[in-house]
Amino acid sequence: MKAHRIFLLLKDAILSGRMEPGEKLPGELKLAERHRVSRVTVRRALQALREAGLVARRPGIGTLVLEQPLDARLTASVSNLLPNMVRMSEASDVRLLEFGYVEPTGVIRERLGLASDERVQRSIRVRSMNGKPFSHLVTHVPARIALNYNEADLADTPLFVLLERSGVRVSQATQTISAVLADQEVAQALEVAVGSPLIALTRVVCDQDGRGVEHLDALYRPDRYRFQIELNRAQGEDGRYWEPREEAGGEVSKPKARRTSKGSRRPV
Amino acid sequence: MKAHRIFLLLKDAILSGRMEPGEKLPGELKLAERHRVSRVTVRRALQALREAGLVARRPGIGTLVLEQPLDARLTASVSNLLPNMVRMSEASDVRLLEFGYVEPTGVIRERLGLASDERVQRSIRVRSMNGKPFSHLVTHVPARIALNYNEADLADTPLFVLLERSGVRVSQATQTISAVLADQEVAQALEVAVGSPLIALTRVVCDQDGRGVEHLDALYRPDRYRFQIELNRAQGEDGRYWEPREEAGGEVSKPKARRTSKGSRRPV
DNA sequence: TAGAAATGTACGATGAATAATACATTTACT
DNA sequence: AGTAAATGTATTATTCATCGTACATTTCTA
Repeated sequence: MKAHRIFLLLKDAILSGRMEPGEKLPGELKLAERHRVSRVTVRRALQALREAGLVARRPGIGTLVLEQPLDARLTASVSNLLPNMVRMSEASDVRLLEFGYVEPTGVIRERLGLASDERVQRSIRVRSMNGKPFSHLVTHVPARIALNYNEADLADTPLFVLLERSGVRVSQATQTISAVLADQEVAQALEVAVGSPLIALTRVVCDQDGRGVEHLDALYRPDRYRFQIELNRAQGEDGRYWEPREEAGGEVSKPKARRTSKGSRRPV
Repeated sequence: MKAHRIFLLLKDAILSGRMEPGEKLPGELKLAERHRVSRVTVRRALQALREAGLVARRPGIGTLVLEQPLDARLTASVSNLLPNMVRMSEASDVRLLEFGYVEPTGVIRERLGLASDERVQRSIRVRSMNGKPFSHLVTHVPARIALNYNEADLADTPLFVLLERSGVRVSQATQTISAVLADQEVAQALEVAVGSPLIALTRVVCDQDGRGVEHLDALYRPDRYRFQIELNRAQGEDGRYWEPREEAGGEVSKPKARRTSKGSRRPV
């Protein structure tokens, strides 16, 4: 399916903002040459783009990138995390896909620092905004801690808050951000095509004593969610450090009409 | 190419660590059913995985995920950015793909706050470690600033440092992290398959007066690079904030033998 | 008004990927 | 020893994507 492959690439280029609305795509012949396929194949991809509402095609003119209705886009700041999460949970709703107690895999056990016989609560949630899913969350919490709240709580309240209530003294967290492809399961939950790019975030939270209390594997739709980090130059040391800017973080907002995103590499 | 699609998904699942070494994949029939293809097609995908050295297949047993030689993996901390970058540039080398002065696109102009007639220097670089490329960098710098260094400097020195030398008083930066698919051009530069997932980072750096001095569009191979954020609970306010942990950031190191990555959703 | 550069439309040939089926082989477990 | 569950091997049919080609239509521009 070369056509589909090209469709995905162009779609990604448009949704990520590398191509601006109003911009003209290269002609069918140029695209065919560049991707080393026939014109028919390129046309298939472009027709799919048109059906997806991403471009308009006009004879004699070319193929134009359309202004996107622009899904309400959430932005997460990495500093002042918790207020952000609380606000987020107010503005969105959660669907619980899975809930149960299981034996942790080796990786989870290692990261949480669990004893070899300890069990964990595993839950899978999908978070949506206005009925549009944007994140897929897999959490593992040591059983002893998870006993302090129930299934219904998870649908209401951020896990962070639940842990607080359970008397856990959260003190330290490590987050890792990466990128992965959507497998069939996740693709369905997030309403994207299999093979779409997703932002992957892994978070391990520890309490005062350094024992793991939460392990999160989160996947985000990049067209509906992104991570933003605002940095100020710190004057300490030799001035070579940066620190997160406080007042700027924690926004949960729709950007205005104009897309502000990635921009500006050559049209594909 | 359904087979290739399945290959990519499984490869991503393995390299991202969602499947642990030693773990058994579902049988050919299960996979065929799950992806709604014939067994022959699943076998094609699995054979490709074997040829890529990702799995071992044994009759009567099944398909096992192999321990990966694990490319030297770099980790970037988002706090204390600059020391990190300096260390990075010492440990890696840069290839300059493109260099020139161009008229900026609307997005770039807007983000850097440029006058409508101002030109920018545009450069494309690929950064490698031990000959293995891991990042693709597109930078835009206002022409008036870029005149203070030359093409050769770019291959040696982090752009940050060059700006410093040019007398620019950097004071503020905004970073946005997302995920995109590799298009043909980038895929070639980073030596990945077209359609592979990449971490996308956009950074806009401003000087004291709030004028833009650097616009960066970076793409990273997630198997060789990732972003790590270490957070400590801050006690100020109502204790609802987090702050980056200082001493932990800026590592540029090979992890030990064991893969520490994303882990633990169900085998695909 | 002619020409260039786009997209739109159509058709047939080709071929590679896929599916369906059957059977052999290895391994683990009861 | 027998059975179940894997992978390995083989064959055939068929579908569907792709290619190459030709020509029509729209639009902008010189």
